[in-house]
Amino acid sequence: MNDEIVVFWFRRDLRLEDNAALSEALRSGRKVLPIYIFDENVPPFSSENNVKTLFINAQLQKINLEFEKLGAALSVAEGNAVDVFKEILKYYNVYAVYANREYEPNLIKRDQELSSFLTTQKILFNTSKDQVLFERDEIVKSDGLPYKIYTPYSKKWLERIQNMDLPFFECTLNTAKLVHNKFYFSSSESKMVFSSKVNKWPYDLSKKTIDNYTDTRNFPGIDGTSKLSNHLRYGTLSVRSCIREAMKSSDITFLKELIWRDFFTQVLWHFPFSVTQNFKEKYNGIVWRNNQSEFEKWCKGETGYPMVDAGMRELNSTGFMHNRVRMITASFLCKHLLIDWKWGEAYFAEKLLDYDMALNVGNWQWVAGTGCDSAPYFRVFNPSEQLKKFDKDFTYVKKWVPEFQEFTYTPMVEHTQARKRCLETFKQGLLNVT
DNA sequence: CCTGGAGTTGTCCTA
DNA sequence: TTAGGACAACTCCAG
Repeated sequence: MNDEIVVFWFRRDLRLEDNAALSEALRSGRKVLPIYIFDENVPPFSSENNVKTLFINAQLQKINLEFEKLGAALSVAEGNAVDVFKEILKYYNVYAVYANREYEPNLIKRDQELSSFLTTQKILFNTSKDQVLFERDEIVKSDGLPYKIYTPYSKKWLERIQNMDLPFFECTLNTAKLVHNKFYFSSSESKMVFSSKVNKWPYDLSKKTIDNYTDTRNFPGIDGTSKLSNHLRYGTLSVRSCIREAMKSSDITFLKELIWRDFFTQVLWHFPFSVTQNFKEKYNGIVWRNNQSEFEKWCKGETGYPMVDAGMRELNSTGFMHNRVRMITASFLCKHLLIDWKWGEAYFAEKLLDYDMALNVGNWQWVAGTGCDSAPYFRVFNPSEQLKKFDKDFTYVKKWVPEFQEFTYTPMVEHTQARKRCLETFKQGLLNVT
C-alpha cells in the first residue's frame, strides 16, 4: 500500500486506441492498473468455451502483450464485480476507477451498486461515453422527450454531426505510468486460460464495401457486409473510426446502420422495460402458440425452408448470421410459428457473437411488430420469395444446407396457411387488449 | 391545441 | 408482364 493508483476496467471496449475512459485514466497522472472481469452475473462466463469467450480471450491476450512490452500486465478476474474490487482494495490504494459507460438495465444496476460501494471507500467511479456517438438524452425531440421513431432521430443525429468534430481519444501507453505487477485473483487465476490460437474475425471497412453497401448488403451469398458487428460489440474497433469512414461515402446507407445502434441504445436506456415486454402494449393480447418442438426445429435449422435453415445453421456453427437472413429467420419464428419474440431473442442472445442487448431486443421487437417504429404486423416475410430475391442461385443455402434439393425440401408449415393464421392471431390479439 | 404527413428492410391481388 | 393499391389504423413528430 503506497502510491495511490487508478484502475482502468475494460468492459466492451477491448482496445488500446481511441478509448475514452482509458485515455482519461492514462492522463490522470497516477499509475494505472488495467483489469478485465468475467462478471459472474453477466454472460459470457470464463468457464464457457464458446465463440464469445474465444473472441474475448484473443483480444485480452493481444492487449496483455502490449502491456507486457512495457513491463506491466492486464489482470483478469472472475466473480461479482463488487467483490473483485474489494479484493483489489486489499492490495492497492485506489484513488479512482475508470470505465466506459454501459446502457443495459442489468449493467446500469451493477455499476450503480459498484459506484455506491466505491463511494463508501471514498473512491471515484469515473465513467465515459464511448460505445455510441450520442447517448441517453443527447438526441431528443424539441420537447425534451426521447425519439421513438428512427427517421426523425436520424435526421437530428446527422444534423448534429455536421457541426462537430469527431473526438479521438489518444491513449499513449509508452509514456503512461502503469502498475508494474500483475494482480492475481485467487478465484480466477487457474480458470483464465489465454487461447493459443488467436481467432481472427476480419472486418471490412473499405471504401468499396461502404460505397456498394446499398447494392450488395442484401445478398447473403455475396461477401457484401462489413462484418463490423463483432468489433463494435466488444469495442475492438472504435465506433468513431467507423463513423469517420462511413462519412467519406456519398451514400449514407451504411452510416444509417451505425445510427441505428445509437437509436436502439437510447431506446433501451429510456425504456428498459422493453427487454421483457412488448414496447407497444396493444400487442400484449397476442396468444402465441409457443410450441416447444417447433421451436427446436427452428433452432436446429430444420424448418424445411432453406433460407431459414441456412441462417440458423450459419448461426449455430459460426456465431454469426447475415443481416437479411436474421430478418427472415426471426419473422418465420414470430409469424409462421407464432412463437413469442422473446424466445428467439434469447436464442440469438446465446448464439450470436455480436449479441448486443439493445440491438437484439430492438430488432426482434421490430420484426414481431411489437416494437417502437416496427414493421406492421401484416408484413409477413415469405421465405421462398426471399430466397428467390436474395439467393436465387442458391449460393448461400447450399453452403449451409448441403442436403438442399429444390422441390424435395419440404416445409414444416405451409406458407399461405401460416400467413393466414398469423394475421388472424394478431388481429385477435389486438381485440383482446381493447 | 390542431393539423398534416410520415413511418428500415414485404407480400399479394388485381386490373 | 407489371404497376399500384391494400393490408389497419395509430402514433409520432414538426410546424
